[in-house]
Amino acid sequence: MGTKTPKSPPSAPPLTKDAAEAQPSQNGNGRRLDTIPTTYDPQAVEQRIYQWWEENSYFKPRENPADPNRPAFTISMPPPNVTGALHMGHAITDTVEDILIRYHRMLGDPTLWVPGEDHAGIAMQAVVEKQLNKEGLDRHTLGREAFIERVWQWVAQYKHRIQDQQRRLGVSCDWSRERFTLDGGLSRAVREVFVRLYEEGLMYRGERIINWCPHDLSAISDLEVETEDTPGQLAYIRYPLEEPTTDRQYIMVATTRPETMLGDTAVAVNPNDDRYRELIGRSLILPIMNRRIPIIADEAVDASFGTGAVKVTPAHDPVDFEIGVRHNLERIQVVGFDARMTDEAGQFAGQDRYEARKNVLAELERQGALDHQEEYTIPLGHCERCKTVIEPLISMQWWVKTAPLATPALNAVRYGQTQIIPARFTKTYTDWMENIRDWNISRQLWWGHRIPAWYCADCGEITVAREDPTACAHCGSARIEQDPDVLDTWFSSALWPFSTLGWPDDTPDLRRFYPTSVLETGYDIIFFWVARMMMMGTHFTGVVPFQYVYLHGMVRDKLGRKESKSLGNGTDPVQVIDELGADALRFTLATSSTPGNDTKYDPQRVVGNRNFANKIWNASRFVIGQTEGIGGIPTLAALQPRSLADRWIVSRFIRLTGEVTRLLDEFQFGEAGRQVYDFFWSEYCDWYLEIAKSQLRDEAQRERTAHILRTLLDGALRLLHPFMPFVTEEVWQHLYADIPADARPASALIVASWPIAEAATTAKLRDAAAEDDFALLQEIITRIRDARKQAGVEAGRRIQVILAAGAKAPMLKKQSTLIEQLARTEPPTIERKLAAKPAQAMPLVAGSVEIYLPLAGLLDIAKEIARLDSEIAVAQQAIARSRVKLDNPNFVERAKAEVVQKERETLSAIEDTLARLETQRRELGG
RNA sequence: GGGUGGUUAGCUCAGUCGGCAGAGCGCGUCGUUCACACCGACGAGGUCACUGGUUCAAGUCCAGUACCACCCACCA
Repeated sequence: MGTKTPKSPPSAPPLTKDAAEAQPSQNGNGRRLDTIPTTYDPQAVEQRIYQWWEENSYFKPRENPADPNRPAFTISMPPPNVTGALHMGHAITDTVEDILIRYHRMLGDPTLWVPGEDHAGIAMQAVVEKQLNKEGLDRHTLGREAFIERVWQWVAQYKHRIQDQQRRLGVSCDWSRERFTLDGGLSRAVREVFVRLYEEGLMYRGERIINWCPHDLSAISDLEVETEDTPGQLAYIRYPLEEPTTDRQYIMVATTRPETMLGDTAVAVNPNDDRYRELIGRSLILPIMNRRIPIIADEAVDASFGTGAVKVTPAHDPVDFEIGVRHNLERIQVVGFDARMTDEAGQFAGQDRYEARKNVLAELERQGALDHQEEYTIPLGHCERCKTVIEPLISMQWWVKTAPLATPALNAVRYGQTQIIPARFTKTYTDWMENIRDWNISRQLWWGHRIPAWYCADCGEITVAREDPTACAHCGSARIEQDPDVLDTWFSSALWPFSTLGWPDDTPDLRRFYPTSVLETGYDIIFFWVARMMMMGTHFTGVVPFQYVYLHGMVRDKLGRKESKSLGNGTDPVQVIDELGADALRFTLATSSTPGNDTKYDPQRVVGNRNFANKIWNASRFVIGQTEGIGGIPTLAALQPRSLADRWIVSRFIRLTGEVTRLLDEFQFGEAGRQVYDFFWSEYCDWYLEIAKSQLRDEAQRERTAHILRTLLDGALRLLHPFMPFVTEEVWQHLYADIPADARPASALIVASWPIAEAATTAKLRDAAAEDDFALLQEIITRIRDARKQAGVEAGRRIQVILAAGAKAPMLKKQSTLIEQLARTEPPTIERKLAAKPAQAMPLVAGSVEIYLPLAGLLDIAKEIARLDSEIAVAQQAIARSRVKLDNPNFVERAKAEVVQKERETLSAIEDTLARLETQRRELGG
């Protein structure tokens, strides 16, 4: 296998303590097994191994001397919030990314995984404010600077918590390149981007209706609003005409927010609505306020909905705001930023918005203007963070003009420069991009990147600059003041793939590792993050920021609910790791779902995978113990499989390696993991290891068998390493403990080579015949075991067995000791054809092989007849099905030749089986 | 209103070129043997949600229905 050593010599491999101290015995009978614990203890291994990896700089990218121009493999880690603790969402993210990283590292790619954290604007500020409240303080008494200082203290304190948790999971990222969205370098990138967007006219300041969170006291973007259908009332209100006629005294409008009617400045109807056409241009008297408001015509009104007339409140509704712009309507703000009514609300001033709603309705009722109310489901916007009902308000904010940025980002995906996996999310992405709306990036907070815009008190102009200005760029006045707001936390996240590599400077890292290879994250942040990185990346670097976007699903609880603090249904990954080990958790997360699909977290599965880690441990313990003294771990190509079992297992491993490699390249982690699991447990352990026991006892086979055991263990550890890094590394170090350091293919499994290159050059070891023959042998053994059980043969008793094996007789004769051993029989009698059928024998059929178990005394003839009859029936059905196909000329003509051929073979095999069953049946009489 | 995903064994889920349905857990029975009881052996258990279509052949492709999730959307 490939040879690679780290630049600096690694420290001593971290063997399990007892084992490291144990001396290999001189007689070559193996390491004293009693010195290695019989149960794998992740707690004793994981943290020590992780530290060892880190000390030896294995997580840093390493150039491949043989291939200096080899493309790098890079992932930018989605930066978790510093406020947060690790949850299952992080755990699946970290696991999938670490699998990719470890796989590519083993492939020999220069591999970089950039970690970091997000400053998490609102979330972080809220945490610290809450803390201040406990101390009887608030941020305003502290002041801006002191408050920010305070937040930095928290950051320093909590940053390491999440990192330590990630270490527990085994993430092999390059901590020396760790970044924080608010650190110096990244802030410079943010500033650069802001200024350039402003200079390019892609950034503007403007008054719009924004989503205001009255709890967090900030604007939030559309994406941060969660709409939820809420039961409520729709109030129908009559607005009297200023000059009523006999047939029309009023126009009726409907609203779900009656308190906003105090700010109405018009009523709008569709220009083509015959019912109202004549009223357009006339005036209404707004009830309560007694304000004269016009009836206007606007296309935005749907004549077929409700009364066809809409009250227009430009200050409190986005649609109304647009109508107001078109018709030059006054904007009267009646609800304030604290969700209380303003002075404009007259008698309701100072009331909470919901209190005012009640009171307005009562007043309308009193005045006879309230026609009626009906039950109505209202799509209500809530702040995604604090769940407060959003109040649409007018505010002056900074906006990014997104359409020009979206086009290249859209095309990049359309034309495949960036590929989204699974592909169905491409539509989600493109639909959003095609209908993108401008992005409100200012937040009325203190914690974050302060907006680099200064307003001049003299000329009123705005100065936007890379360096803090001392004077207005327009008039030179020194009376300038910086915008108090900060940027949306996603603004800096949008720059993550390149800002972390040193942009805007042209750094070696940026050249070597950008664009990145895979962006891996949950599908829930396609818009928040992925789309925005695509826009910023393509715009500022001229290339797509990543080649692939791989999206994983959400981890849900057993009932399929999203994890949430209020439900208390979250599982702490660190606790699971403490209990069952990181490998078990990782393997579970990697194999519990398919790409892009949600997964229900089932603790039972983690237990099962903990058991798998233990299985690896014990099988390895056995192999190492049994083969020590034989020494050496040959390459795959140097193996000399001889016995059927040898040829079978080697062939299977080579095929497995190809499959697993293909699956990982296709991002099919679950299937890849399951395949190695099945190979290791069901084939390597359950069959080959058992057979190897006897081969090892045979001096003639001992060395060859030991080599196969060791080489395939090595290979399986390599294939498993990306999934279960800890147990595999620990075992691998044990496996190589008796090999001098300079004779090892690598100093550690984490930097050992992926076995694919070797598997590719060992085609000669692919052995389909061995796989077929071994399958037959397995079937024979299983049939005998089953029959013993059915007949109630004691477990320890050896029974006789006679096989009529036809063409397979010579092959099976060579395997007779395996049958003896694994099916617990006397040395079997194996003939091509039997001269006479054994009397008083239980008859069985495995493929084309007849099996007879002379079990005089234990035989229940009636039961055997019933069993044979049922097997005959099954065979006949199968034959009938097969004949229907083969008798169908369409099938024979149209199906692929190989399928037809296979069907013919199947038919003849079943017919063969049937014939044997029928013979056996006749012999039993009845 | 538009879109996406799911529906396969008691439970949780695989099934990637259409070619006779798989795993883990759970369940039942048995455990001679010097890796592992966090184990081994054997077994039971399925109308692949429903309807129609394409095809020689459908869990798999197409259309529709039902139910369950989720995403997007300025109908007052």
